[in-house]
Amino acid sequence: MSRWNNALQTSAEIQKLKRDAVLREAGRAFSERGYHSTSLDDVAKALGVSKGTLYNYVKDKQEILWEFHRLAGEIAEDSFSSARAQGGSGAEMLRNTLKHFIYGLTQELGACRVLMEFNALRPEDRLKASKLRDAFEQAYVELIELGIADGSLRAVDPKLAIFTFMGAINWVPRWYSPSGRLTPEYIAETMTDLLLRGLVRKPAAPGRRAAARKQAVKDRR
Amino acid sequence: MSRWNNALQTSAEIQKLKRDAVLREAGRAFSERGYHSTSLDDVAKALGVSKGTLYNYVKDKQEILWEFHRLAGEIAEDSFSSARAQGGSGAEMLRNTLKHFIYGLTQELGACRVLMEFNALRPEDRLKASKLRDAFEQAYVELIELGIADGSLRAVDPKLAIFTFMGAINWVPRWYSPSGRLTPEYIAETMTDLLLRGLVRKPAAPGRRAAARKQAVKDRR
Amino acid sequence: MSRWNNALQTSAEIQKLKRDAVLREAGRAFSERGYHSTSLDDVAKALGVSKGTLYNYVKDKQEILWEFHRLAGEIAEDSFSSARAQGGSGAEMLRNTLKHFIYGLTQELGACRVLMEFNALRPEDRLKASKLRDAFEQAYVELIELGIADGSLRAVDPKLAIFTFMGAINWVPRWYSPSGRLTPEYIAETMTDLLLRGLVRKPAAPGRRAAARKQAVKDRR
Amino acid sequence: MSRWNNALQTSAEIQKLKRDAVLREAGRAFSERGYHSTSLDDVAKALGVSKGTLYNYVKDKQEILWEFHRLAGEIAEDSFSSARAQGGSGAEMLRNTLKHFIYGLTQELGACRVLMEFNALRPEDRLKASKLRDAFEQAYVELIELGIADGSLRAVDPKLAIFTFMGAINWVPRWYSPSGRLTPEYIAETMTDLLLRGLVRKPAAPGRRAAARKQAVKDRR
DNA sequence: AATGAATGAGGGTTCATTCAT
DNA sequence: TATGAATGAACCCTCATTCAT
Repeated sequence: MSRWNNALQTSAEIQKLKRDAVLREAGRAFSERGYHSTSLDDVAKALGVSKGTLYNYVKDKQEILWEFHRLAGEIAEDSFSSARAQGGSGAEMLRNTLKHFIYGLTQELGACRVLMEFNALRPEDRLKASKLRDAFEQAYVELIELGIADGSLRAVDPKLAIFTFMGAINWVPRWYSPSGRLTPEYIAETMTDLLLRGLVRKPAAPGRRAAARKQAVKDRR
Repeated sequence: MSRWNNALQTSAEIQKLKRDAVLREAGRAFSERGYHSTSLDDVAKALGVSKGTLYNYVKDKQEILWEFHRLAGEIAEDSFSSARAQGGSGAEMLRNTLKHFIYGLTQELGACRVLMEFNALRPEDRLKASKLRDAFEQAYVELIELGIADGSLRAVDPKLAIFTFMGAINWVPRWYSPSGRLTPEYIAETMTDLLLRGLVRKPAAPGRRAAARKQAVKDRR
Repeated sequence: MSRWNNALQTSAEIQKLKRDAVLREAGRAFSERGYHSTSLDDVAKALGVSKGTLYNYVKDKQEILWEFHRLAGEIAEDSFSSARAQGGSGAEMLRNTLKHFIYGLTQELGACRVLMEFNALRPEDRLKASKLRDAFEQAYVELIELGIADGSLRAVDPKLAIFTFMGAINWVPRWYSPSGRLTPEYIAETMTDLLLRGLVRKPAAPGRRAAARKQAVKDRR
Repeated sequence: MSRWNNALQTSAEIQKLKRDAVLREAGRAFSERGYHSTSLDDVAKALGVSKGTLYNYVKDKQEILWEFHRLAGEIAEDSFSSARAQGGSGAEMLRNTLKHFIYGLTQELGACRVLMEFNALRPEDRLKASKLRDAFEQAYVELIELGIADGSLRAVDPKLAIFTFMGAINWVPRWYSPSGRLTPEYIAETMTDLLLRGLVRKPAAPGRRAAARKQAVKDRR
């Protein structure tokens, strides 16, 4: 039906591809040198186009930043909905959520340390990002309270636990490198385990841990 | 012997006080709005002086940023040396170090989320900060390996454990507020406990934890 | 073949024309009010563009200054190579060199008194300019020594002679005005004659001098 | 009559000594790094006093600059009046004037390349300096015309001759160093000779030149 | 007379953004 | 759609000058 075996994309598709390229390169550069130390000229040069061209694909520099926060929000949302779908005790749901979230951030956002740039968001986006974050923190808190209630978690200060988790997770982009020794799967599994051990009433079943470790070792290569 | 009960300070002392005021206000503003979004005019205005005056106390804007990184380095150093002085098993030393470090950051650096601004450091300072951080990470890794060797810690990937800890700790400035509910002592104690439970072979003795909790509750007020 | 009789220039040519306009206007302003007393705003305003636009054509203010020193260096180089190509006694080569140099400075650099601003050069350029100047002084010294050796020049202190010549020449931009009575040709011819009479063993042959004078008179108009 | 063998100076004398010290150091620094690249802080530091103190001795930075131009004007005036007092042909008076002037500039103003900073003078001083310079140039022109009239000088363009002389002379501060090989006496004698040979109808008497050279050799040590 | 802290004007430079081609 | 030239708003930093002590 379509010519060229669909290799020719619609102009809308091409537009999106180009926009993604802009975002990807910007994310890379922002992560490497920081948002403020990266000029759009740098991004354009890296893409081999002129600066003005970028404005065909993004409204302005701040929009690029917002895209990453938006994406992070989506990943967080996914992590919750998939964990809820799987069900289980509070501890189990918490574990699934964290694992999913860490994996998603690492896998999809790559080295996007951009998420730390918060003040550079335009006020309205900053507000949205704040609300998103608050909502997720609250969802986490509820998950922890649920775990405490069903006996799967120790009675801890949920707020502080969440802050601790979020810190560990948000720091990942600072040291994660796609080309490094640690794979997203290994990181997600091991870090989740590390974090949750401080919280669960009984440590995860030995069998499970062993399996996870084996997987990680396989991934590591 | 001295009049005014020494309330009258030498000019060198006054100079230092003023410099401290500059640093404090700058740190506050940087934490609030970010390093790049804060102009020295803002800082000066907040202090009720003119911009030029600031330059009597700091060399330039980047020096201010470096001061905070330098201070963080000192706190880290202290945390290690005091823990080493106290001695104990690898797990105990690790606990002491973390507690000291978290407490120091929270107490002395206040809300200094400035530590996240890394790219804004001048190249030479960035290098120094990098080296400092690497050295401390290495020292932590060695502590963990010691703990694993003496049986006080589980056999975990030391690098990943440290990254997790550092993330949690470095995130503190993002949510800590001196006027908030959580005191530095409580944070240091509880977060250390949370993080270490993922690592220690046997949980800390109940008595110890209970005491810590009691202390924290007292502090909370 | 080409339309508009090639009056339509390529964008690279336009670019160069604009850059030249910037340099010319800057040189004019610097000569008039001095390098430090001329802001780039002044230059931009005189060109009817905004200050930022200038940075499309020059890297910074100091680069403008350097351009003039570089150009002066080229003129000096030309003056030597063309004189060497013509050959003759030491006195003759010295005469040709000086004449060419004075003419070049006056004609091509116009009223560029900018050459006196030496301390404003960036250190690396100052070094380059120093080396250039030293090299040319040395070349002049050797020319004089050659002239002394071949008997065409009196035995004078070559250094002091060169300093004297250079002073007279470098002063030209201070009083030369393209719209004034004295033409570049006249200045070059007459000043060279004046300076060399202090040096040559025998005054130039009367015929030659007469011819030169006649030429100058013709030029003066 | 006076105690302390007059070693104790009146306060007015002390004041003048200090002012001279300020001017001397400023002149030194200005010559070395240029007027604009030298801050009053530099000058004060070199003198071991605070910046504010300088303002007890000079009105402002521009006054310092003017002092040097004023002094140069005085030296020029002296050179004329002493030459006129000695009398002689136009050529002889011109020679005496130039010699005196070069010697004075070198001897009294030392390495004061400051005289090149003209645009930094305050407008009123710039005007005064201009008038001074014009007056001296005119006086020189008249001297040359006198020499042409009395047959002691060739018929040259007086303006251009003067410009040439002034250039050579004003350049002296650029290369003269009090600690260098060339003494003020030698410079004054030799440069005057060099310059005048281009102008005089008959070269200076051999005996005279020989004497001058002998003196210079003695000075050179 | 000396200090040194404070000031405030001014200039160089960067860069996100716009727009005509 | 792509270009690249132009813009103008910021902002850092310097430094001559003033002034209270």
